[in-house]
Amino acid sequence: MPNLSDVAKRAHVSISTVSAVLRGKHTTVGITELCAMRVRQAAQEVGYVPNYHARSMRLGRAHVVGVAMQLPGVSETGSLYFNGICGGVHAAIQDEGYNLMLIRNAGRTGAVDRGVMGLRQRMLDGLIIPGRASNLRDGQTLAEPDMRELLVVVLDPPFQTDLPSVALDEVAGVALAVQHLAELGHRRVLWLGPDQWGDSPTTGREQAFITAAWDAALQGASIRYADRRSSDRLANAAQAAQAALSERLTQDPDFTAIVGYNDVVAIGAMQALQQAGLQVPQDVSVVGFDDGPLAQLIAPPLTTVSHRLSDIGLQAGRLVLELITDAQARRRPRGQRLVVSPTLSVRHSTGPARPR
Amino acid sequence: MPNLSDVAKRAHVSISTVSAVLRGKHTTVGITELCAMRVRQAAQEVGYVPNYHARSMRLGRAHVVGVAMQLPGVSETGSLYFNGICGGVHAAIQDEGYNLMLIRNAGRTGAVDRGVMGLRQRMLDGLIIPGRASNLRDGQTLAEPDMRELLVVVLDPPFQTDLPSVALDEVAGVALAVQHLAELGHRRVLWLGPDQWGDSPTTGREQAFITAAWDAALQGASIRYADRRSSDRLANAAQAAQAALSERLTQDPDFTAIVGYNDVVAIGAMQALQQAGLQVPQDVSVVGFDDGPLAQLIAPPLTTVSHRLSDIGLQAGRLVLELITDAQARRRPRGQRLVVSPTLSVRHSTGPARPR
DNA sequence: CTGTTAGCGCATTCAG
DNA sequence: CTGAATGCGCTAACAG
Repeated sequence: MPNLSDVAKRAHVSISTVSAVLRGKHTTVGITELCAMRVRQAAQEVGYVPNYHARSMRLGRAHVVGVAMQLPGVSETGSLYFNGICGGVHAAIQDEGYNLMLIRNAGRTGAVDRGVMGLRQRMLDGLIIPGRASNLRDGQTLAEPDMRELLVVVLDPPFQTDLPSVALDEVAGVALAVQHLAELGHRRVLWLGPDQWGDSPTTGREQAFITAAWDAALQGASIRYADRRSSDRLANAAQAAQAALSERLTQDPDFTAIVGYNDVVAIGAMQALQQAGLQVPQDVSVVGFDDGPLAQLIAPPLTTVSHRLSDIGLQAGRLVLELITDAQARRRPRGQRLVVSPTLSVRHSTGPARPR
Repeated sequence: MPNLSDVAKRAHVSISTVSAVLRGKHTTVGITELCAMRVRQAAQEVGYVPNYHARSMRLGRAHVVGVAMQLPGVSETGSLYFNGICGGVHAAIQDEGYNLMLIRNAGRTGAVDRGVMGLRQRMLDGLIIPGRASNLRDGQTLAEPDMRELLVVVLDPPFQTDLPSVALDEVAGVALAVQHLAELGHRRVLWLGPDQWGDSPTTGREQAFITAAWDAALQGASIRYADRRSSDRLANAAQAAQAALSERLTQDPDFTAIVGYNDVVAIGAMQALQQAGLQVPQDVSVVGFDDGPLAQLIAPPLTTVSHRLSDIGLQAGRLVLELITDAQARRRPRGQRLVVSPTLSVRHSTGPARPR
């Protein structure tokens, strides 16, 4: 592999001249255009490519951002989630010449810890941690003192944190769904979701739903099913939801609409309704949450809150870049939080409330 | 950030001693265990972490493998595909201390070209290219002379190549499906798939199907629909397949089983059949290809050929590692090809052929 | 058994 | 306007 000195020899100039020309600094320093041409020519001829490591060492910058992903086995929900996030992050950093490293859990070492290790080694300039997906409780290293020096951004942090973060406005998303149903004349709505996530007694999403329903003067109830990490396999989650709702449907339904914790739950709900001989959306409207690929594929196509994962990733990527380049930004108040607003994808699983 | 010299000072030894101890070479060189302890202690105290770039420069190894992914927009099929692949690759390389870099297309530069760039810069030790997903035709750089020096492994190459590759045994997969149907007594089978992929007049998968059917003494026909990259959105692909089959179903069906190009196509087929009043699997059996998350979720659960993406990734990762570490392996006959055997996930979309 | 020395390839300062 | 000199942090060969 040719280096600067090879190019210099071939162009009959010194190494620093080559460096200056190739970095485009020749105008500032004042190098003959003729000479610059010769240098470029020579570089071309020997097939010169700058050595990444030497460059990074000198510049003190890796030009790499890591995304930590804790995937227990072959997760299906995870695939979609991470690809959305990574797409956004990449879109944000590619133009600045940054690259994306995937940090996964390996053996007993969690993805977060591995990411922090990468940061310490200076292999990474910044690290993005999806709060929900990467098991933060395993991230021992996050608590260590020198963390203040390290650049970490958390996505959808499931708890209070000092770290800068980007989150989906879950409250706004749920409100969108509730408002949509209210406008369609629904008065009694059902929540269908897992009983807990992590250690909160109920999901934040459900809390948001209840509040939104309350504010819209809707009545209703919640069906909560046990979610022992089963949500990892889509089919299991759908079945859990379906079973939970089916049980309820042995009585007459006292609601005209259902909001599901996510798309998969909503699909399970639709299956339960159909089994009970109820039509969607004529008898009962169903709203999902996530706007994954399933939403469009299912019959009828699902009305669902769009997560805009790639927007979250994009914001996170931009934030990391800003924090890397702008030393000042680092000193800003801890715990700065960016919020991304969701949208509602209205499709055919919702319709006017059936008059009772 | 502390460096070797800081540790050396604190331990009152020389830099090379510290290096030797920390690399575990102290026994070979012959360093007092007492001294080694002191060094480790000192390293701990100052919070020493080796600098990745300096190390890599010296060692001439990046300890990073790239995976090129060409994703047009937000691809849904791609998500599953790449996560499967990346999971396998990561599993193969993590134990050897290698990391995984995601190389996406950026602007007008394809993922493959960016990956090759990374290789040249020595940012990457090896590159894995999913042949089908990353638009190899855009990979101009792959043809350049110095490519022989660069370490590239192609997954499922859609054409003949000199590059080492790992591929799913598509022929075996299709044969599995055909054999399964033959055993169930089916005599007339239908192929449903896109009309072309890249520039071959029909997909290799279809060719394999026809041959397998021929060998099993089955009769049948092919329905080919136009696939203008529409397969990128699952819903579109499903609809194209559904439409194509529905048209055929205006006549009486002259088959008792359908094999779809992939799961999504199979799902489209099931929808078309159901609309035509045909039951799956009582009237017609349906087999898919991919074993994606949809296969289990749909009703009835789909019998499908399991791609084992993560196995492909695993093999590819191992191959890359072998090629990196074993210089000899590099000189092996060009175009070495590893093959991964698929399996058939038998579920409920297939049953005995309806007697006619 | 330990310390000194010599680069790896690059960017930059400072003389010429 | 150009080139020689310096050091980033690390490893490995070689003296001491």
